[in-house]
Amino acid sequence: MLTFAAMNGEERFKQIISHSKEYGFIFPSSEIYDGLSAVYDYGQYGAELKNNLRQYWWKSMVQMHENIVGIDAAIFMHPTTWKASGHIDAFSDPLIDNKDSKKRYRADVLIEDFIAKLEEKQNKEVAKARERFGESFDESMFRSTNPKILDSAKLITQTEARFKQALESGDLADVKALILDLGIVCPVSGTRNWTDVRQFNLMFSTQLGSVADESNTIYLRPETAQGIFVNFLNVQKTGRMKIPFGIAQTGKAFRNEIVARQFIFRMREFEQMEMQFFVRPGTEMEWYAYWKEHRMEWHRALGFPTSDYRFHDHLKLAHYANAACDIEFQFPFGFKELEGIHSRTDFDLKNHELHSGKKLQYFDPETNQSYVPYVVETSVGLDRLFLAVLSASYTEETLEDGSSRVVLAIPPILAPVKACIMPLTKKDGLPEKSREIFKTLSYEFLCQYDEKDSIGKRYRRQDAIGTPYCITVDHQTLEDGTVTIRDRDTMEQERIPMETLLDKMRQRFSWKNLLG
RNA sequence: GCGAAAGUAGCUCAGUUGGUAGAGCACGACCUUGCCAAGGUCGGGGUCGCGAGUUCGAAUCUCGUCUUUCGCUCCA
Repeated sequence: MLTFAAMNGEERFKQIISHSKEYGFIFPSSEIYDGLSAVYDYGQYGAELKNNLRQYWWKSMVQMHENIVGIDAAIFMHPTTWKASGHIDAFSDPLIDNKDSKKRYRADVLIEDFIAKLEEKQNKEVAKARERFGESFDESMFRSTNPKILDSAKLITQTEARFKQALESGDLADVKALILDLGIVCPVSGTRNWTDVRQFNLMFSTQLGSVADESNTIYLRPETAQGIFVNFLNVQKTGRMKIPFGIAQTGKAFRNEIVARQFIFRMREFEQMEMQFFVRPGTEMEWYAYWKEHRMEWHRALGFPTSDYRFHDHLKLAHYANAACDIEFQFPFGFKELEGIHSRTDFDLKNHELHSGKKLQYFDPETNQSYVPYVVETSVGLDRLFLAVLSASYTEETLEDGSSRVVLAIPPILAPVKACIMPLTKKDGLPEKSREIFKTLSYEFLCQYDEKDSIGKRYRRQDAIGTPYCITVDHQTLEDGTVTIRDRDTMEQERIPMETLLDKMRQRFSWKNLLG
């Protein structure tokens, strides 16, 4: 059998996917109905791990920074929000595929290119005529009388009108008909073998209230950032925040991705952990550099190989940014974006000022000036972080006796279950004693109790879900009050008095280990 | 959306030229045992992704469809 270490990325990825399913980390959504494309549910252990990762982020951002506070904005937002943010214009395209070349085009671009070609032809006609008539050539007269140009101009006007009408009424069939009528061919294959036109709006829409009226259309937020921007003044004023300060938020966002793939890496419903840091204009690059380093350190504190992380600086910047980079992680399928750090300038706040008519400015007592702050954003995909931790912790070990074990070497504080308490046998009062310990520990830590199967088997079961400690109760426990505590990573056992157990666990499962 | 591959028990997979579905592991009960995947006995669990078609008869052949993985395309 192929060992995990010897597998290629794709095989390792598959292994991790089945492990997550088999051990209750992640299930396909609505699986009994064949699942739903690119939507997944977190199972009993997945939910714990995800919660712990979210806590790790929240504690490090909000709890450990006196100038960062957290909010929880609604998923529904006023529709104008998305006009201001640019999502309504930038997130919607009519697309069409050529069946022969398999190339995909934006229908509007195809039609615009066609019109541009017609105009080019007209200009050639005009240029030819100018040569012929010389000095006396009257271009506007020529254009308004030449039958070729008149036809072409008429076609352009008709095409533009028809296209505009089709888009506005959402008549995509007519957009296709228009492309066919115009005889537009694929630049690659040269054929007219087109698929239907489909409108890809990356934002999900729904109706507020019961009336399906256009004006009631609202969107499921495609990013959590806007919930922070619209609350900028609320938080600044009520929290008496002084620049520089940050607002953090975790929550679901929704994007109707054309291609949503790679397990939980790109989902249609996903969770972001974002922090928007408001700074004085002109200082944004310092803060950008600060957060870039700070966020990288946060990831590296998890203890996985440093070589699994790298920066990817954006050369082509989005419309709102003046600097941007990704922290990439080496997933089984290659280096991919895990977190984005963007210097968003004052783009968002300015646009919200514009669309809302409300001033979104900060009076800086140090400079005695009012200004729209600049923003440096850090944005992690929680699901991607989850996948990163899962794939980095999954290991298969071959033991000295030749047997093998699967271990999720999750940082202890993040592990779904912290300890499993097991009686060595099911008799002689050992289960009762174990349950007693289980109850005591459960006030502070998520624990399990297991008395089924041999002790070795129970250890392996806990290894597979990443439980750092196994606490075994044996006959000696009844005599002298000691238990053995077995470590997930070293497999070593230590016999300790029950009284020190809680302290030991508090130490091992302290957030300080990660945040310090 | 296109192309390729795949879908049979919780997981990994067998299943011959079409003839009423199997293994290992896992799961449950009991017996034996007691510190790193022990053994035994018994048991639960699948309308073979779904829907049509061909056939006396379909997990198997044909078509459609859904889902997943990979590639293309796209990516604030």
